[in-house]
Amino acid sequence: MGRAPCCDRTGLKKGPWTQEEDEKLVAYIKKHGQGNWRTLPKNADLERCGKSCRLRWTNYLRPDIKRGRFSFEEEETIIQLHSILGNKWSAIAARLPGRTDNEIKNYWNTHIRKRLLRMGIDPVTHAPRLDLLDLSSLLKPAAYYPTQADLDTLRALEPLANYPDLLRLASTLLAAPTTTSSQPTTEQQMLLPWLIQAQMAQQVSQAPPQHATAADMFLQPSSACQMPGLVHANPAQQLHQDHMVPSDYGQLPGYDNQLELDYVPALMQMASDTSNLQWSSPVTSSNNNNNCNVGSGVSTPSSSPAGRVNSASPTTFCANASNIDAFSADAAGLFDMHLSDLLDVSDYM
DNA sequence: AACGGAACCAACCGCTGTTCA
DNA sequence: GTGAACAGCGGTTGGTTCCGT
Repeated sequence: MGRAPCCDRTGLKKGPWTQEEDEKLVAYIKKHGQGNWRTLPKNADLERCGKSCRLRWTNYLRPDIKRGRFSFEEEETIIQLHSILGNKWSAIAARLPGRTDNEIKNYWNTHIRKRLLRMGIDPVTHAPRLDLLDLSSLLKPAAYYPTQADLDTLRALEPLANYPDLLRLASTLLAAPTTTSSQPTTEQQMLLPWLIQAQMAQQVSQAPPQHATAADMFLQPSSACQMPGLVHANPAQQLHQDHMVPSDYGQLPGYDNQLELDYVPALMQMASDTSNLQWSSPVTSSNNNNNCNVGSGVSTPSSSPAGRVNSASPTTFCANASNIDAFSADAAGLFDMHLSDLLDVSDYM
């Protein structure tokens, strides 16, 4: 192996193709077909290497290439296929007639990838990412000084870590762009304090000292300082200060000292009312494939080159678009998938 | 109008897998 | 069995265009 690049020979032209070169290449292939790319340049009187000719033909000159912007359906298909196949651009292109792998790859990197990131979705795993949501920047806290009420809240919310779906959804909804302005939607206003508290509870739950409760951890100043993503424990107040919440908004859920975990189904109901979300049970959320998950939902492919099967914990919520805005339509396109019905990808599994 | 940064995309690079002498 | 030739793939580059200041 380790063969020298075919364009290293002197005298071969590189860079953009001229119209004359294109015409020569097209005329030759029309007459002789796609044959030996190595001998083609010489036979077609082109000062190019065969590899360059092949790329030019397959990516640009081929008559069946569809040019122009990607349609919404094409974009959705790319996202769905990428969630299963990963960066297998040629495999994705094979299922999008008229589109080349290079074109899809470019479109992914310049459009889709950025949009997913903006939505708080990891473009590699297709899973919403809490760590991409910079809550501290939203709230601009000066420091975190937990009050006794905060600690009580944390104690009550610690079991929320058992609701990863809830956390992901809240994160996604909060990361969503609002339709007309930078002002958060009412749903976002309600979700934000919930997510903050749940996120804190999850962090505590994921890496607690052996015998420390969540609240105990926050009693340690050094621990509090080291917790990533910690924000002021009263986001409602902070939101109010930042003019993100109307002054008459009232008491936000989660800041009642008598907070109970039955807020969780209430939040699920709220989210469901907002976007027809369907929840998997918290008990089975990380493994359950029965709901809208592997085979019929978003998968989380490995970024490794081989075997893009669902190895990581999959995203386990999905949505049906109905009375939702542009973001929600996008999200629904991402999450409401029935790939097994549409595509035969078994050869890549 | 001029400039600079961002966005876009065609083309290149380097690697892997396959074929064949 | 070996290695060169080749096709194909994914990642990256760099030139061009767009857009805001």
